[in-house]
Amino acid sequence: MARTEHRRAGRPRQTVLNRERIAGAALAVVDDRGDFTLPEVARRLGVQTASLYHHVDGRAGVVELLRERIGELMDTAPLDGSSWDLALSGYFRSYRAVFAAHPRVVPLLTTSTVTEPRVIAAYERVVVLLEEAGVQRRDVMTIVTAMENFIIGSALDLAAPDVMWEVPEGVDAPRLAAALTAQPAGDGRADRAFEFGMQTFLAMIRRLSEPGDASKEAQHRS
Amino acid sequence: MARTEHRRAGRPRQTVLNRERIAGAALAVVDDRGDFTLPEVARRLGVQTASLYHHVDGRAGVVELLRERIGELMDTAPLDGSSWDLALSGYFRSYRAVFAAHPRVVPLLTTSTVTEPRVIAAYERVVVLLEEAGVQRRDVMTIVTAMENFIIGSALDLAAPDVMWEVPEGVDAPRLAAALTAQPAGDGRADRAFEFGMQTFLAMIRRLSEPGDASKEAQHRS
DNA sequence: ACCTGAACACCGTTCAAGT
DNA sequence: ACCTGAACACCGTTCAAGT
Repeated sequence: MARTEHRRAGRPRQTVLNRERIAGAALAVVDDRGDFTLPEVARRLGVQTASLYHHVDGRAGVVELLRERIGELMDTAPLDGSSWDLALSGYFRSYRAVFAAHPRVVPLLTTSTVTEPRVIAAYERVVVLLEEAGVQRRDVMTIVTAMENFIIGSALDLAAPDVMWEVPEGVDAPRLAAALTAQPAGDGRADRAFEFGMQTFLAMIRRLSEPGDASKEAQHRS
Repeated sequence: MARTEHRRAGRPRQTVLNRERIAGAALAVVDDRGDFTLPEVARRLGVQTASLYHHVDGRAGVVELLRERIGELMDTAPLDGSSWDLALSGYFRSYRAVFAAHPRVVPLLTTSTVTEPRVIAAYERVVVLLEEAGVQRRDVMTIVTAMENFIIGSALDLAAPDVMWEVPEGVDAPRLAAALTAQPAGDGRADRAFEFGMQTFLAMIRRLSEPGDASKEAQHRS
C-alpha cells in the first residue's frame, strides 16, 4: 500500500505513459465531457499534466492523436466490394458511424487537412471507384469534396442538440412547425437525412456516367 | 488630452458600450485572429474585460452575438423569387457567401440549435417552396436537414486550409494525386464543390416531385 | 528517456466600489 | 445602470530536479 501510494520524482523503472493510453483517455474525456483539458486527461491517467509533454506536442498533439484514433476506427473493407455504389455508400456509412459513436470529437477535428495515411488510402480507393463509375477525371475531386463536406456536416449534426430548429416565441412559422411535426418519429432524424443525401449524390454520379447526357456539360458552365 | 486619457471608475455619463459594438469588435477579432478572447475584444473597444458582462452573458453571449450578426448578413430576398429552384439556390448561395466572407467564425457556430428569427423565417419560406415544388410533407425536413448539413460542411471547408487532402511521404496514392492535379485551377475549388452539391440536391428534389416516380418510395424503405 | 513539482502568462467570471 | 480594478480558479506550456 505504501509502495504505490505516491510516485516519487524521477524516471520510473517502467514507462507508465504512451501515446495509445493518452489517446484513449482523451477520447473518453471528450466522449463524456464534450471537450478535454490536459489536466483532465492527466488526472484520468494518474499522472502530472507536464508528463504528457514527453509523448505529445501539447494540446494540439492530443487533438492529432484523436484524429489518428478516429481514422483507425473507420472500416475500409466496403471499399473492396464489387459495385462502386455499394462500396462508396458502405465506406461513407462507416465513416459517419465512427462519428456517431463519438459525436463530440467532431467539432475538434473539423479544421484541418486530411493527412491520415489510412484515410488517404481510403480516398485513393474512392477516386478509383469514381473513375470506374465513369466520372471524368477533372470532376472527381469536385464530387469527392462535395460528399466529404456533406459527411462532415452530417457528423456535426450528430453533435448538435436533438432539435436542430426551434421556432422561438413571437416568431410565426406555421409551415416549418408543421413540417417539424410531420417528421417520422424516432431518433432516426439525422440518419434519414444522411441516407437521403448520400443516395442523392450516388444518383447524380450515375447520371454523370450515363453516355450522352447533356447535363454533364452543365456542371462546367459556371 | 488629459480629459480622455483615463476613464475613471464609476458609470460614465454616456454609455460607451452596447451589443452592436461588441458584436462588431468580436467579428473583427475572429476575422483576423481566427478566434477571440474577451480581453482581446475589450482591448479593441478600449474597455475593461469585466465591462462586457453588463451587456452580454460572458463568452457564450458573445458567440450568440456573432450568430445573430451572421444571420442578419444573409440575403433572404431570393426566397421571394418566382421559381422554387432559383429561390432556394439563391438563398443558399448567399447563406454560404456570408460564411465565405467570415470563414473563421464557422467553427464557433457549428454546435447549436437554430433560433435566429431571421433564419427561422427563411426556413419557413424554404419549407413552403419545397412543398410547392411537390415534396411530400413528411420528407420536407429530411431534405432541409440534408441540405443544411451540406452547407455547414461547405462553409467549414472555407475555413479549412487550401489543400484539403495532402498525400504524405511514404503513402502511395497515385490516382488521388492525379485527381488532385487534374482539378481545374483557381481558387474556385470550394465554390465548384458547393455548386455541384447544391445542383445535385435540386435535381433530386425535381425527381421526387415527378408524378409516378418509383424512387419516391425507395427513400422510405430503410 | 521519462516523471515530478513549481512557476508563468493568460483566460473566463465574479464582485465590491464608484458615479 | 454601467464601468473599473482587483481577485479567483483554471488552463496550457516550460523547465530544473530527480532517477
